[in-house]
Order: sequence, then C-alpha cells, then structure tokens
Amino acid sequence: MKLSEAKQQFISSWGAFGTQWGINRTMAQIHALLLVSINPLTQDDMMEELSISRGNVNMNIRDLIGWGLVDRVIISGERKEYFTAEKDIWKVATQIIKERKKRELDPMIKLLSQLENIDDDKKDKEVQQFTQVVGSIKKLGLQADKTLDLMIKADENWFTGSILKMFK
Amino acid sequence: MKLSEAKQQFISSWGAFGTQWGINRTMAQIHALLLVSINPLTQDDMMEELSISRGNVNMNIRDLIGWGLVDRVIISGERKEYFTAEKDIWKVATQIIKERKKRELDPMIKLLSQLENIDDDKKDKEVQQFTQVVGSIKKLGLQADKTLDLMIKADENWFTGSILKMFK
DNA sequence: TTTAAGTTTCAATATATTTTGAAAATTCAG
DNA sequence: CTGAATTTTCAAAATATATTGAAACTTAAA
Repeated sequence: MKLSEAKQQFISSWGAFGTQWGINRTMAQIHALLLVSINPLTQDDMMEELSISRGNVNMNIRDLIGWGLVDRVIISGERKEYFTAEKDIWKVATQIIKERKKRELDPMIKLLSQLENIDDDKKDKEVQQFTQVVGSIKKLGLQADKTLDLMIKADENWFTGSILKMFK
Repeated sequence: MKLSEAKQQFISSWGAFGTQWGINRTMAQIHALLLVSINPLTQDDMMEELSISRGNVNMNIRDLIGWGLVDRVIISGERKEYFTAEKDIWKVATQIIKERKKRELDPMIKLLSQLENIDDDKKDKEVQQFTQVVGSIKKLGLQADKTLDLMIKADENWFTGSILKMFK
C-alpha cells in the first residue's frame, strides 16, 4: 500500500472509529492528520487536507487543545499559528483517560451518591433493589476511578505488559 | 429523595451518560428502567414508563438483547413477552467490554495491521513517522485487548480491588 | 382454519449534531 | 494609528441519527 493511500485510510477510519465513541468525526480526523504529520500544520493546511471549512477546523482544533491532545506552536518569522499533536501514544491514551474521567466518570459517581439516599421505607423491595443497583454501579465506578488513577500515574509499563504478565 | 423521583433521575441521567459513549439515549434508558425493576416488563410497560413509541421500544430491546444485556422471559399463562435485565453489575460490565471489544477494538487492530505495510521507501521520514504511529497504536490496542480478556475471564476480584491493591 | 393479540418492520418525520461561510474581532507589521 | 492578515464566532444550512406509527407479519387461542 502507498503511503498517501494509507494516510487517507488511517484518517478516515480514525474518524469513523471516533464517532463510535462519542467523538466528533472531524475532531478525530484532525487529530489523526496531526499524528501522522512530521511538521506542525496551519488551519489552512487542515482545511485543504480534509476538505473542510475554516470554522470547522478552528472549533475542533480548540476542542483538541482543550483535551490536551494538540498544542499551538509558534514558528518565528511566521504570522500564522501552527498546530502539532503529541506523538507518544501512551501519553495520548493517558490524557484521554484523564479527561474522560474528569468529564464523565467523576460527575456520574457524584450523581449516584445522591441517588443512594432514598427517604422511603427501607424495607420496601423496590427501594432495596434500587439502592442495590445504584450502590453497585457506584462501587464499580469508584474502583474504575482508582484503577485509572493508577494507570495515569504509572509509567508505560503498566500497559505494555510487564506488570500484567504476572496474572497470566 | 423519593424513590420515584430518584428512579426518574437515574433513568434520564443514564440516558444522557450513554449518549456520551456513543450509545443511543433510549437504549440506555430502557436498560436503566429494567435494572431498577424487580419484575420483568412488557413492551407496553416501557412505552408507558418512558413515553416512547412501540417501534422504538421494540428496536432498542432487540439491540439490548443483541448486546446480551437483556433477556426475554416467558411467563406461563401470559401471551405477552416480558423482558428483564441482568442485575449483577460486574456481569453487565464484562458483557459490555466483551461486545465493544469484538465490535470495535478487534476490527481496529485488523485495520492498523493492514496499514503497517507501506510499499514506499522505508528511509523516508514521512513513512517512518506513519509506521511508528500506526505501529504504536496497534501495540496499545493489542495490549488493551489482552488486558480486557484477562478482566473478562477473571472473577469480580479483578475489579473490586484485591488484586490491584498490590500496586498502590 | 379463523381471528384477534402481539410483534416487527420501515418509510416518513422529527430531532440532534455537525458544518459552513461570512461578518466581527483580534493581531501585528509598517 | 492604519489596514491587511489571521483567527474567532455563530446563525443558517446541511447532514446524521433517532423516533413514530401504521401496515405487514407472526403466533396461538378458540
């Protein structure tokens, strides 16, 4: 397969993959494009490469910066802004985990904690069932939270296998 | 908080939470409703509780069955079909992991493997960068695959903490 | 069989999300 | 300052996704 063909394929598949995970297709594609670009790109480069509008690039780039996956780069002598993506995939993964945890898992646990306190008769089967389900989801959430914190703090070995080999 | 209020809140929040993860809101709500229902429900029950159409319930229930999260229940003497959800959250989580792995992770790894073989000059910086990125994502994917397999096979202790405590 | 209850399908419709593009705002060289 | 280059915003349009509801289909009791 030719490089140009493979790049296209990677970018478009990464976009499709992203949508399955609640990530906007264009954002995923911009990220993919920056991942495989050696040099930082301008917004115009991305408009051109992905055939999308200026506004679209601008909004999604800002989102990606908000996710900590893309950085602005100043190139001296250049008026335009350039953008680059972190290339270390382990860092990318931990950054995504960190953000999703903060944005989604933490609020979910907070909500479940509130729902655990039911005023009605604790003897009621319905009440018991509800608090059991909510409580166990919360417990799972808390454990996931701890585990992910460990992963974030740990070095790459956590995932590349040396630790987990112990359980095989 | 009253049970009825908490139930409503749980169902609607679960739906909102699901959409962030690429799961259709109604599907997540139906699942939530079944999780907190002691007795199996009919499609009519769900239409009523969630104020949604018959077709919508039917399609999403079928999806949930496809995900292995909901089962049809036959109640003798009754003509209608009833539905119930697995209440053990650990089982629910492993089932979701198993399915997403099969539907998304495995195809992704397959794709990345294809993209690793670039015909162009291996000395080219662009080619090196591309194969490096694709290769490292694939490596991460393979490791995630292994880890998730371990989780799926392991008993609940994997997540409830006794194993992971070793790393603190 | 017949037929009524129950289930499934899917084209049409509604809703939600993404994208565009041009105007407004900002930045900076001269 | 001034104004051209660049970035940002956001209402309108386009696209994608979810929902409806009625017709078609299936099932099983009479």
